[in-house]
Amino acid sequence: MKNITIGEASRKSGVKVPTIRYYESIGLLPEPSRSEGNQRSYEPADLRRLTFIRHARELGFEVEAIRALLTLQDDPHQSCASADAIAKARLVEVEQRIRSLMALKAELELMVEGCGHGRVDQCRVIEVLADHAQCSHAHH
Amino acid sequence: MKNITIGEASRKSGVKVPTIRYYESIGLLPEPSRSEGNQRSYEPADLRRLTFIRHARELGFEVEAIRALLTLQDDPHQSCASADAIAKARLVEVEQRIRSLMALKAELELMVEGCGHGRVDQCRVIEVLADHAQCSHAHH
DNA sequence: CCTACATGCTCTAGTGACTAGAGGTGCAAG
DNA sequence: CTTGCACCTCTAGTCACTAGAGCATGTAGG
Repeated sequence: MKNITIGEASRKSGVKVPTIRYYESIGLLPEPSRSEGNQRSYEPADLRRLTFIRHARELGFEVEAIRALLTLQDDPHQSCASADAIAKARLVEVEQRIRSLMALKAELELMVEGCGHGRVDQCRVIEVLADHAQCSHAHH
Repeated sequence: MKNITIGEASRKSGVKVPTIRYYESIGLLPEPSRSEGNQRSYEPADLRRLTFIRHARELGFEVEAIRALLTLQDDPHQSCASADAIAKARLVEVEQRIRSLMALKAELELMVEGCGHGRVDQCRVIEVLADHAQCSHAHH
């Protein structure tokens, strides 16, 4: 037997113990077999699935997207067009998010630079927030 | 009287009606006076405060940070050092988030490029997700 | 064999920042 | 007077966890 406990699975996959149980509860991870004392016992396949999930979450995929990707993975004869579509959609999201964060960064930099560390009534941080027209970059 | 209803305040500030009521409930916005028929009646100052909040939220400030900024704004004789610190902290966060999103973007692009649109067992999207070691960029 | 003590179990509730819906009231136009 | 929209309160749901209570189990040392 190379089955492992939930704690070990957590250490090896980098997913916290309560999160593993949560993934089971929402059906991302199959219910594992149990030890005599009712403790979860994970096989190598479960660990791979868990690592897949963690990696996908780190890449910002939503749980529903991961569910779809896992279904694809479970049937390797399917076309991978859906997987490709999911990844592409995520890529577009990420690119958009980067653009808006760059605009935001520019605006924050201006605010911070403009702050003369005096009193609030001369503070550019407060001023810019209060008056949207002072934004030099359209970010929305 | 230039007082306005919640719907008008919503249109002018760009904050949705239920969100305005939510801000009131958490104490970001003061309780406005009411009309005879118990409807909220907003003054220009409220509208300015609402616009301040919306702008700060768009810049990604958390509600607690906004609460602090509003307290500063309410007392314009204070030093603006705290406002500056809040903005700087947010700037650091944004810069970090941009860096990690760029790494992520690179990885997603590789995945999408590598997908030959064949079957799942040859799909790079699935493969990379399953085997973290294939990541070409350390993003975590 | 006993005792600590870490690890496991289930269950409920909380997080942030809203959003949705039910079920009712106010108000202006036709 | 009636239609219909905007407003009211209140509760519950969203996402992806996270925290905590109150127990059971597993393991290492004495």
